[in-house]
Amino acid sequence: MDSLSNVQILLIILPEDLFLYYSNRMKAKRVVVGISGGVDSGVAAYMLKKQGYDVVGLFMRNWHDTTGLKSASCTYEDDVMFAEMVAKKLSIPFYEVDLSEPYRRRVIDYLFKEYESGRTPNPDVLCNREIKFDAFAEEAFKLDADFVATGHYCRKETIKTPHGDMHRLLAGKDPNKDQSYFLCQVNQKQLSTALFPIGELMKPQVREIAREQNLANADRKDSQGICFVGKVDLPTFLQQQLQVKKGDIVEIPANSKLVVDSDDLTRLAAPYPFTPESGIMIGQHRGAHFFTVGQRKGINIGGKPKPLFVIGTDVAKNILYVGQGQDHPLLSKKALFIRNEDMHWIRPDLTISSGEEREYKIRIRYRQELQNGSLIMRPEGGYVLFDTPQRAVVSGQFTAFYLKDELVASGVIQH
RNA sequence: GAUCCAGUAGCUCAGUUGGUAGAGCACAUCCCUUUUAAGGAUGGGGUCCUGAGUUCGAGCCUCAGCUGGAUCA
Repeated sequence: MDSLSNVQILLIILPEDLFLYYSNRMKAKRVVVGISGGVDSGVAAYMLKKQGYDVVGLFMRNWHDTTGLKSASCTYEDDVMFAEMVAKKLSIPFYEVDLSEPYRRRVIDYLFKEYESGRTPNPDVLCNREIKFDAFAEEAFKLDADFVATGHYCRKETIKTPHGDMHRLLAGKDPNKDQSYFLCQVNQKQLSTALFPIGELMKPQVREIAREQNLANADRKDSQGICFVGKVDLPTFLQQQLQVKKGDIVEIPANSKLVVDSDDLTRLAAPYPFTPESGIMIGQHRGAHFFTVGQRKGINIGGKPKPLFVIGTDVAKNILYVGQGQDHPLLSKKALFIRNEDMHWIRPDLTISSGEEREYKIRIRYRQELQNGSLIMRPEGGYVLFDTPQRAVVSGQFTAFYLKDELVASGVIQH
């Protein structure tokens, strides 16, 4: 009430530009936007500016290496250049920060460790939790930020609940671009200061706005690959730290008796107990840890009527298990398991605990269509039971649980 | 030792009544995609085991040889 009347008074007695000056000084919250050089973050910055925020652009450099990069040259120079052009166009301050040390430690090291242990990590999910909404946010707060914004296609909404204010992480309005999945590991604290200015927009609108505002990157191609690292050939990239080790490729027939014929949740979720004896040796690979379940390319064995897919890896014995055809029963699983310590509730107030279960819309990889299933909590952890079997359930990847369009929880797939 | 069958793209094979070859898989590239994957499109590839014959013309017919497999002694 008080501030409102002040504004009214100012409105009466001050010329317009002075009014703007004072109202900004008094009201405008400061937002530090992670500007990457791409359209999305550029338009995000513009939207914030338009909404009257005190906007600061901050470019983060997280990666210096080009080993294993597919597109020959490092795009860093281009990225900063575009980021700077956008900042200039929008008349916002522009800074650059180097977070490659924490990025290496908290994202890349995790990536190598996971692959080494035969799992398939999702570095971009970690990047958001550990870097953009942690290390980067800290830098932003050093610049007196009230909020940290990114160009993610997702939305945030704050509601009042019996447990206090809760921040909801909602899917981006553009169903084709929704990136809420990548934020499935952030928490309430991180959300409290987060802003997603383009979450309500469709991608074509974002481009249109960029063009209208004459942003230099309006028609720039979307970035792909691991955030900050780029499009890499994984085996090549991993060979920096992981050794090439020849091992056997074992084909498991589709009529294998390993197929689970049971309704028991534990058994449905259990990893398939592959052994060399359960199939036949059909070739050699260069390291089981370079492969991921569901993978087709790179097995390098032909002569089969249907393509071979990886259906299991055993890094201890260095054996790659493969099966023929998309319809191979062991390529899919009806259930999966998440350890208690790997369960993460974005909405703590909606947590369910041992003995409880609930239905969700679920996805186990980015851009996967939401699947129907339920989460069943038991003392040892959470079991996810899907209505229909899921292709390539990959340990190390994240399961994201949605209620309608809200991402309420996530967890690392154990198996 | 004899008989039979096979030898065609990297692999598994198809090739009609003889007219200079195809499919699946593999592989490559591109598209899609801020994870891993998947998916879509396009493409590169073949002294048709060797030699000699028949024929206007042979992957397809004849003979010999080589190599694999099976069977019989």
